[in-house]
Amino acid sequence: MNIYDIAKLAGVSIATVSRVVNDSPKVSEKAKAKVRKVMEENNYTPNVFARGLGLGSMKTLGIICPDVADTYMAKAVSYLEKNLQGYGYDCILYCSGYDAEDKQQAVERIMKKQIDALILVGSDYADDSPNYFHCIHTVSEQIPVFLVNGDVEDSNIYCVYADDFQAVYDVVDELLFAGSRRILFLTDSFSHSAKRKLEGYKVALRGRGFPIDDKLILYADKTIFATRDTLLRQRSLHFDSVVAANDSMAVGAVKYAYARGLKIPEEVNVIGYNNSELSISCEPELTSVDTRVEVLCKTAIDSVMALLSGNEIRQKQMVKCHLVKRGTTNF
Amino acid sequence: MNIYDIAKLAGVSIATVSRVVNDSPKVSEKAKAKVRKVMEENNYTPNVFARGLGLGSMKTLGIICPDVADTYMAKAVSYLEKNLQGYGYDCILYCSGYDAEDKQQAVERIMKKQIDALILVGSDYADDSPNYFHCIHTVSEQIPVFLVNGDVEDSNIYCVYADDFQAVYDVVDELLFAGSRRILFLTDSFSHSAKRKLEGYKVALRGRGFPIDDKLILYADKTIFATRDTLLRQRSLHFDSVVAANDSMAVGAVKYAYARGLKIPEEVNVIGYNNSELSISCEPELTSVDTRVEVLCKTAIDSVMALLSGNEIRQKQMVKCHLVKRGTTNF
DNA sequence: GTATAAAATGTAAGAGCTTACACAAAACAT
DNA sequence: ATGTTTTGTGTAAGCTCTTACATTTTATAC
Repeated sequence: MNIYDIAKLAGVSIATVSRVVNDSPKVSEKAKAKVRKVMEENNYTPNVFARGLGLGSMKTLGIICPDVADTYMAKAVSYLEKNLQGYGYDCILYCSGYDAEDKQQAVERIMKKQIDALILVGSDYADDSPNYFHCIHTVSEQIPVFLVNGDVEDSNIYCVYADDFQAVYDVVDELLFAGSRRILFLTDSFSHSAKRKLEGYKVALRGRGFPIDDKLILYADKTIFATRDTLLRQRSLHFDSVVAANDSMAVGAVKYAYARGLKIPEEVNVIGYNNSELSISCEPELTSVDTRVEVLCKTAIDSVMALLSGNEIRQKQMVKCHLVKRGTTNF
Repeated sequence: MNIYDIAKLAGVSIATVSRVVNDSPKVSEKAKAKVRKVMEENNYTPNVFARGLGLGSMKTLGIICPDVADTYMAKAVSYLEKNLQGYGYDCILYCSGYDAEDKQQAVERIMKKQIDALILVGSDYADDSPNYFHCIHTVSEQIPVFLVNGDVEDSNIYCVYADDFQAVYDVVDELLFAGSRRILFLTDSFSHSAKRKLEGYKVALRGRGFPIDDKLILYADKTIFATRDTLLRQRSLHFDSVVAANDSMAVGAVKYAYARGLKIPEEVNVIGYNNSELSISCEPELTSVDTRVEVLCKTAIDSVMALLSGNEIRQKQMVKCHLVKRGTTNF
């Protein structure tokens, strides 16, 4: 069942059928109705490939994220997909893994799909290879490229990210104000976002005239147990607060406190990041920074749609975070 | 840059170029090398639409899941996507929502994309509309339809699911053996999988000659707090074990125990389901049923690939679960 | 060196749509 | 009633590939 069949059955030309399909204004109501009826009756769906060929686009966006199994990215992908539907766009999803080389491969592969725009979720560039960067840049000359919670210095690649600097700054400042003196900063990566957080940490300390102790900046694997164990191994490390770059690591810190018999929040404050379900599952419940994924994603969608309509947008956009206070802090 | 340009540059016909692209055996090594070189140099990528038109397929699968933000589905989608890559298939992802009508719409929309097969993740049919069922059935006459952790009575629709019956049966039996007498079954849905679990619960009780108390079968919303609050509201309900249909609800039960001052596992045993990150984040850590999503997904992939190659497979497949014992139980 | 088979290549006809352009019909002005 | 717009419709070319079939080239047998 193709456009010719419909045309024949409706007694019109294929051009008219095509116009009806594309909702062109220059078709008489009569013809429109007739064609629609025939299409309905025969359950006709225009072939996407042929349409794509003719139109040069299939209304499809590419989404690449390192791992949808990660709660944060899953949330983002979910939001993006659901809301892109409203604009008539579909999403091809690739899970690239975290490796720069794999990310690059994913980009190259997805580009063969004639997508209209590319959205990179949680892809940071700080630690990525120049090759990868070059690859993305090349893509950005063909279609809009947008980073959700990423950051690049490239006038052609657009991004939105959480104001991690301010979020951590505020938290650390508040901790200091509340009397905390040895604040541990816990992270798993060297991404732009991690750097922003670390910067917030440092500036807040300096702001109140406290020195920065490098031993209090700790890297570990991003799992609850790995974090706990890393902390347990730091025999001589003392701290009265933990600011983690994500909730898993924060829960790891909570587990550490259990293991050491430290009271939370009396002896240790713990602050998580992302405000995921983890933050309410542990005990006490985690105080956590909410990066407002929905706002990030909404910004992304609006921006990409703007770009696709040929409008200009700001290259970088930032979204304020929001601290959700719960039981692991006493301020 | 299209196939004609490449053909001209390589000094061959478009047919030869096409054959090289499709790795046809009937091209001389010499020609193959020449064409490949030209393609490389010019960074040529065949147009998917045109290929799709010619081949009638673009090596794309559709994946529909109610919500990728759900850890369980996210895990599944992640696994599916990553492993499908190896077969040269890409995935179009739709997040349908849980409503039967929305699911149906998602199916109808995704079917316009000329996908080669449809994978439904976590879509159960027990509570779904006949309309939806009919819709899926129609689709299954055109392309393979496969349910991951779903179940249907339709010889044309294939599925794989966890052996929830046995898993719950075993757990309940073990609890009874360990002396538990009032086991609460906690679920949020009436899905096939929920029914299988409930059946396991009932059969295990009967198996040891205990009566089934309907008050001990409780429905609540699938969030930690909703579950906790629902339990708190059941003033006169007594139980010494909780078997939950997912980890969120199990954590809700743990929170309930905190609120009531009940010791876990001394006064209440709690068993979760899915063995998600939640199960290790709470305290004590949850004993939880692992449904082995990777095995489910691997089965799905193998099956769909078999179907796409025209092979026959069993309509239903089942995967054994695995109980991970942790701190919330004392057996 | 010819006949025959096998391998490589090319030609041309689709695949199903969009759309510029040409043309016809209807609407409007005079 | 005639000429001029406006509106609706159709024709045909084009989008980029695949592939059956025809043709040429090369290899193999005798």
